[in-house]
Amino acid sequence: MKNSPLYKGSLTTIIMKLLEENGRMYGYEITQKVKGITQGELNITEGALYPALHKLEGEGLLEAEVEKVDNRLRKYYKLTENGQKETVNRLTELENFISNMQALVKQKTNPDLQL
Amino acid sequence: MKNSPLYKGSLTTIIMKLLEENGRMYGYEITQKVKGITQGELNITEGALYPALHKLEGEGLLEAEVEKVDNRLRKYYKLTENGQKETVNRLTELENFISNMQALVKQKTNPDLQL
DNA sequence: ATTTTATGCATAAGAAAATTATGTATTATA
DNA sequence: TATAATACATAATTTTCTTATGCATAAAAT
Repeated sequence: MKNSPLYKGSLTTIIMKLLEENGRMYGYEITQKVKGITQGELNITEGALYPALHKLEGEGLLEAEVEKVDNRLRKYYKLTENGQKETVNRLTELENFISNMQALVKQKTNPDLQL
Repeated sequence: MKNSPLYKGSLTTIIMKLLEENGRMYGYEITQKVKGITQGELNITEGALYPALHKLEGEGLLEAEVEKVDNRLRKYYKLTENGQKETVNRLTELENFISNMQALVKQKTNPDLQL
């Protein structure tokens, strides 16, 4: 799964889902959470994460506030009201996508096929 | 699901899986098959499909032969030996990806959360 | 009779969303 | 004292789409 091109497109939905669950999180925390949930298999790179967060903020789906913890800056994000509504839509779409992918993949191979 | 950006990256795996199942298929047939399996929800565009097929052929994972059926050209593709091996890998990776996505999405929302 | 839809392939321009490589800074660990 | 972990950010490049266009034949609809 490392370096997998497969999750392209689903990153923003993952971010929003995690924020829905946890209320507010900062970027680094999100990467660690994803790593934890997927047992280290899915690693969000910073080059993907931060632009995604900025874009969601720009779209008014997230809002941010900076805090200093242990002399280190953290930028906490949470869903806006609009972001909460949109999270529902995106999760539905993602679940739909997953079930479509499963439908495409689940079919058993044909061992009698002459290739 | 129409115009969903979510399946980015998984198209080649879908193609290879369908070829593994069906032995050989031509491009248009693949688009129809995907549409059928997903009840019209996932529509592979030609601009995505043909470059993907050409790339897989260039990588030696597919081989093609042209046939004329009903006075129309069809370009049939099938997996090479290498392609068959690689299909196993990619399907494993895709299934792994799907279960990771489910792990990320399945978590119940927290209704007691103060946002 | 003619236009639209379906079948069938292909490519080019542009957009979206990643990867990879940097850069800065602090703290903890080896 | 160097490396790893924590924490943010951006730029260059690549990958992979969408959208638009082009060509051609056959079937269906107007």
